Amino acid sequence: MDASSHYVTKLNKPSFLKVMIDDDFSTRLRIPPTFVKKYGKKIPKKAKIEACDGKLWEVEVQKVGGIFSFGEGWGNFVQETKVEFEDLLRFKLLADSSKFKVKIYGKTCCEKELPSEHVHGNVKEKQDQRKRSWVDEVDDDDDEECARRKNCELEKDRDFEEDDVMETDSDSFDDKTGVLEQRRWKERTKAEDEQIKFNSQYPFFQVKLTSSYVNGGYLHIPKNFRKHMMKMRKKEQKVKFQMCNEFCTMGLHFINEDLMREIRISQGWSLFVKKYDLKMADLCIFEMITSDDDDDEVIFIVHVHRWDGGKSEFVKIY
DNA sequence: ACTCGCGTCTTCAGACTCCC
DNA sequence: GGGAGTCTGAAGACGCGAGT
Repeated sequence: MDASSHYVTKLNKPSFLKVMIDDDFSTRLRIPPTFVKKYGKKIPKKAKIEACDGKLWEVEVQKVGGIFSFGEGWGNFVQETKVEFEDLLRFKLLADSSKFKVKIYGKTCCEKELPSEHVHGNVKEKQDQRKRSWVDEVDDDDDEECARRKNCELEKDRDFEEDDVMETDSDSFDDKTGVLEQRRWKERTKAEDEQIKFNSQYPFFQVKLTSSYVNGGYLHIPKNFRKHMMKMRKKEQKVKFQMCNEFCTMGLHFINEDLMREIRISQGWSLFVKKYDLKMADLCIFEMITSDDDDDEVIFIVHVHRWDGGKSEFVKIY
């Protein structure tokens, strides 16, 4: 999930997500403004944070420049739970507003195990059982697979906590009407229907194949990826797709070139579709890398996932 | 009402096949 | 071998729906 995305739904047990990307995450944690706006009255000046093992930390809620943050005491929590940069934390405000329950997810997208001194008794056993249910099967190096599993895990969470989830965080967020929040929620749920978790150091985009893409001989480059294609405009307008260690050359078609209204992959695409027997509703991920030999040459590594009705999930086929 | 993104339809050009 | 007809892929135009 993007650290800057938001979503809102009906609420009775509000919660928010926070990714540890601020420089001062170890000493201070900003509470999302929209959360404060809606539930600020419920947040005590001295909040309690409860980890999954039941251990409690008391933190002071400070207001600096109109922004609410966890201040005094937050550092202890970070230190003792070994929260690291880029970890994702989920806070749920309990019904009596006495404390926040927190879950910690690491960069690998898996829920983190708390340091052993904080895990005890049945709680640890439950944690171990839960982890064994899927973590044992995960290769640590396989972030993509891990991410997919985490996605499923979060999906399960939503099954029984769907009404709880309020928003993920962005400190710059300032939606006065709530309309934006609703739209983002819609976008998010829609995206989850059609996308899978994928992490890469390279820019990438996901496309769900439609009948036009399968039969029409072209593929749209999504708008949010076009900035990465700008430099292609003045070049020979060819890119390479790599799949199964084979390369296919594709032509780019810039429609209404001056306005950059649309970019399609055209020449070679239909051949590619036939060669790999791509079908409607297949989910393709295009990872854009630059050739080692030639900085100007652009190669897309293509990953294809197909919906498996039996497993109710996308299964990687290429 | 306007803009933008995306999907579909139409047109065109090149490749291929068949027949004389 | 050359011309006519057909097929296929690429490119342009258009329409619809969602968002502003």
